[in-house]
Amino acid sequence: MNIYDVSKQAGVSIATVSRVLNNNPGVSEATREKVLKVMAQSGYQPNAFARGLGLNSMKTIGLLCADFADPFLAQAIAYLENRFRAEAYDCLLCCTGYELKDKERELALMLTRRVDALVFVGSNFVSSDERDNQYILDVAAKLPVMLLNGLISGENIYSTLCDDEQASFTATERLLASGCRDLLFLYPMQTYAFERKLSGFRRALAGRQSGRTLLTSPKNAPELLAKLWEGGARFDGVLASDDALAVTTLKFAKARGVRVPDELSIIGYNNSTLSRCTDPELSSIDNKLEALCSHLVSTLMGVLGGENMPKTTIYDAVLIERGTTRHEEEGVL
Amino acid sequence: MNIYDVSKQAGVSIATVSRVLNNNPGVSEATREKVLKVMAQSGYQPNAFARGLGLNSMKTIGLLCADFADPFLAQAIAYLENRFRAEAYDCLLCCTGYELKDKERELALMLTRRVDALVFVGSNFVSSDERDNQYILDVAAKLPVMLLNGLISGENIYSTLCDDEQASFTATERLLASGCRDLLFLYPMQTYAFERKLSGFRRALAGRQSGRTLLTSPKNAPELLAKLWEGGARFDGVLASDDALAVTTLKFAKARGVRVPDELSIIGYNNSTLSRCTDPELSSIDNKLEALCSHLVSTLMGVLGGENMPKTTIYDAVLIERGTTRHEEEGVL
DNA sequence: CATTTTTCCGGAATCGCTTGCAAATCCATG
DNA sequence: CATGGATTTGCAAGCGATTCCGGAAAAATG
Repeated sequence: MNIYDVSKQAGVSIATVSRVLNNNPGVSEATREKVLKVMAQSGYQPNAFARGLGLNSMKTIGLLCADFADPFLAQAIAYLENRFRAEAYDCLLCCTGYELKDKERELALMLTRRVDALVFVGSNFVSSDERDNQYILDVAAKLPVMLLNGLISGENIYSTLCDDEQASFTATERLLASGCRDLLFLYPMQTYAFERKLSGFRRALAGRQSGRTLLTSPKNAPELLAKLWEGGARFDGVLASDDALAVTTLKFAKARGVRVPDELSIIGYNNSTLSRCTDPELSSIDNKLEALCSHLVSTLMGVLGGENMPKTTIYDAVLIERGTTRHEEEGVL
Repeated sequence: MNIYDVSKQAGVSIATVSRVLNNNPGVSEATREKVLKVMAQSGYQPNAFARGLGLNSMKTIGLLCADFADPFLAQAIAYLENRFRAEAYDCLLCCTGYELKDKERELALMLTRRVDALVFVGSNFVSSDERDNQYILDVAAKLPVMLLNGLISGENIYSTLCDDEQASFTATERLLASGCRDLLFLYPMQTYAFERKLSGFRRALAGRQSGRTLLTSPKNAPELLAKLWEGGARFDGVLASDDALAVTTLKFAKARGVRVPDELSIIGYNNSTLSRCTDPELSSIDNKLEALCSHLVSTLMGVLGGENMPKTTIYDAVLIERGTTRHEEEGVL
């Protein structure tokens, strides 16, 4: 069943059928209804490939994400997909992994599909080493590129993120105010977002004792924390730049008999589902993921519509206090 | 840059270029290399829409899933996407929500895109009320349908699942063996998988005291559990058909001062990330998700290749014991 | 009623690729 | 060297839509 069959049954030309299909003007109400009736009766569905060929677009957005199993990223994709669907766009998903080479390879494959735009979901796509971001600049020459939780300035690149530096600063100050003396900052990799968080942590500590920092994946964290502890290092406040790391830290503390939050305060990041599964529940920084995603989609729709859109949008994050931080009143004894 | 440009630059016809592009036979090594060189130099990328139009396929699989934010489903998608990509198929995502009407609507939209096959990720797509499954039978008339964790028999429908009935039976027996007397079964909705789990629970209890069952979403669970408890009901063993429900139960127990696992044993389901975030860690039933996903993809590849494939494949689940169940030795005091 | 303007519709080109079929070229054999 | 078959190659017809452009019909105008 194609457009010719419909046109024949309705006794009109395919041009008219096409016009009806696209709600284009220049077709009388009578024939419009006649065509619509035939389409409904025959269950006709236009061929997306043919349409794509003519319009050079299939209304599809490519979503790149390092690891869909990461609850934070999955949540982001969930929000994005919802918003894109509301705008009649479909999403092509690609889990790239964390290796640069893999990312580049998968990206090339996605370009083959002629998507209308690309969304890089998660800060792990932008590195603090600028050379590693070249592949994003390159691809932006071909289609609009949206960054969620990353920032790169360049033609055709739009960044939506929250102010991680400030959030990290505030959280660190909060730890200090509640009486913590020895702070530890945990982060899983060197990407834009984590560098910013680290920077906020350092800023809050300026002029005070210097905090410790530890670069580790959630998987290796237990071992590294243990090594640190056995080496005699002590800490009474941990800012984890990822909820998974915070969970790990909490388990570490429990295993050692360190009371949380009395002897050790922990703040996580992303305010993910994980943060409500632990006991005590994790205090965590909420980076307004839904708002970020919604804004990203709106911006992209504007860009695709030819409008002039802001290149960078920064939201504020907020600290959600739960059970792994002390209240200020009881903080400094 | 299209196929004509390439053919001109290489001094051959577009038919030859196409043959090179598709690794088709009937082109001499010399011209093949000549064409490949031009393609490489010019950075030519075939137009996927045109190819799709000609072949009536763009090598794309539609993935339907009720909720990406559910860690179990997200993990499934992650596995599937990986395997499909390895087979050179892309994945179109669609988050449908749990309402039948929404599912049908989104499904129709996805069909518009002319995907090669559909994968229904999660048991929530098949209902125990057969009428509600009609939409799946209908769509299977148009393209292959794969069910992950669901079972429907019908032309062109392939089911991959694990033996939830047996797993549930085993887990229940395990609870009984460790000394539990009053069992509670929690499940969030009436779908195929949950009904099977319930059935296993009931089978293990046959001839003994009848266990309690509670149908509730994770969100409402705290309230309903509290109501139950305040009504005087007691239970010392909970089989939750979903890790999220198990987490909720654990939190409920902690809030009431009920010791886990001494006074209350809990077994979750899916062996998801959540199960390792709680304290104590959740005992949970591992349903071999990766194996299921891998098998599903292999089967689909066979189907698309015209091979005759098994319609139903059932794996065994295994109980992973962690901290919310007692060891048998210490169980019956 | 003639003329202009507007509305409505169809013919046909176009998008870029695949593929069946026929023509051309090649090589080996009698 | 002629002939047959195998190997390469090109022509051209789809695939199913969109859309420009021109003509016919209808409406508005004089």
